[in-house]
Amino acid sequence: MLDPKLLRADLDNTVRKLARRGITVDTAALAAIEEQRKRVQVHAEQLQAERNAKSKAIGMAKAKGEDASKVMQEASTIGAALTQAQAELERIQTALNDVVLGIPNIPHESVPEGHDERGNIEVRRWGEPRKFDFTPKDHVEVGERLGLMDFEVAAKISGARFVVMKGTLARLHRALIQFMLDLHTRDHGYVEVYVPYLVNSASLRGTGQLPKFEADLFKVPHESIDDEVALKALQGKDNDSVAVKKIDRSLYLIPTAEVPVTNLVRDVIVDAKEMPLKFVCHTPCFRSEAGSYGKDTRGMIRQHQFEKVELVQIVPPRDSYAALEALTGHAEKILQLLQLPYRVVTLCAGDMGFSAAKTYDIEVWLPGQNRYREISSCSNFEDFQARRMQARWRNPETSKPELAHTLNGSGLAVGRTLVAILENYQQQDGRVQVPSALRPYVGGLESI
RNA sequence: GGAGAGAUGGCCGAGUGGUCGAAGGCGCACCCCUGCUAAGGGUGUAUACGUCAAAAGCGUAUCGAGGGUUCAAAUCCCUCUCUCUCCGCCA
Repeated sequence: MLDPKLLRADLDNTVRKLARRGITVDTAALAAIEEQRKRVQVHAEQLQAERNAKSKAIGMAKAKGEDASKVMQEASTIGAALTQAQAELERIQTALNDVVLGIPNIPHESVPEGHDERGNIEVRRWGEPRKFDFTPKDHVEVGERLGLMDFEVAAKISGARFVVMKGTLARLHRALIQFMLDLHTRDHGYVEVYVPYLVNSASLRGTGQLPKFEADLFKVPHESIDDEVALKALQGKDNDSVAVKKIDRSLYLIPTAEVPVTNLVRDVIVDAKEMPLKFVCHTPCFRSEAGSYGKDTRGMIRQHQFEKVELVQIVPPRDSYAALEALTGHAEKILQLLQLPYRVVTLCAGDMGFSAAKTYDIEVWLPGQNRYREISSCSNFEDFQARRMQARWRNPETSKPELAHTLNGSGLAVGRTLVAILENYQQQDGRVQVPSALRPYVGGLESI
């Protein structure tokens, strides 16, 4: 969420910066509703102040044993106007809030111009794509030839965009997770966390997936009151004051560990001494992939369910861009140790995610596709998520709570890392070499 | 699943309708005293929002959440959530 002050005091400038993302904001409408809000809020608060003053006077009069009936009479006349003003204010604020929650983050100045991925800028490459003396196969062929990867049985069990892996391949997949977690905890100073895979809507609002991107999520319906309880409540004493309605307690499968992990600090004021907070977390991720029909339908690149090791940092604002560089480096280190060629690109303004102020994508070389494919996305959200979730820290310089900055990045997407290994380490005989860094995690196995 | 008890400021804890944003304590900050530790004394110590160019000031809201009663709710009523204890069940 953007600072509402920017939309009030610096609207034109803010809208200009947002235009870089290719979005337009109806400034006239926004300014109009904001003007309305101001008028109604001032009015409502005046009425409240008036009522409070009279109530206080009644209290004082009664304490002294004086007759307060006249003031009580006056006070009671305020009620109706106040109720009306408050209702109007609430309506306006809801409308305003809906607009503001739908506005993406402002791109950082260093973010390049561009409307889509063609505007992204490569910042560095690492490693040389291997020269094959045979035509390299894609990971589907490699995996199926080994008899260890099965999309058909997954489709029978669940449907499209799922996979079943077996034997040494399943083990290699698991080994990657251990390898990544070990590196980030041992060498990069992250604290491992285990978190829920089902989260509530408040958490998703905090990181920015809701309200705008519900279609991308798997929702698990859940209501809190059953008919029996509701009936009992209705038969209770104060029938007229009972407001029984089913409360939607639906949960969502996490699309990334970013959601539960970043929300660890929702409504928290972090002690400056504990900063920066650095968490690493392995979870499965679930994405509906609505709107990606026909895209990456083959193989493990785009699945409804995949494993990911996620890096999350909560830092003081002035450190966040240095932290983004460091975090990106931590993700790159995995690929370097696995000897997988990759490149890093800065996403242009039009290609960035909703909540991000700046994003680096790491793209790994896939011989089967003869191109680089995203394997990690590392972003600085500045205070955009922090404002939504009220994640703060106490700034020692001001001793006041201030919004923290949040960052995250994949370190790495496990399924795609496995894909990269299968494609880059394949042999002509169909076997796949195990990268030496991984061998300790698979009992010394050299190939599968 | 059944029975019960709770939820108040950074922490502990008082407060059952009215000058309560909330006593007291702890902690923290600053000051005083004290020849440097300990002890003692004083002062201060929530957050958000609005108004304002900004600050000050003023106003509004917040005692788990939502709703209700009332001129007035931390306090009364209803619903929900969460925590704890006991029983049952369970990986």
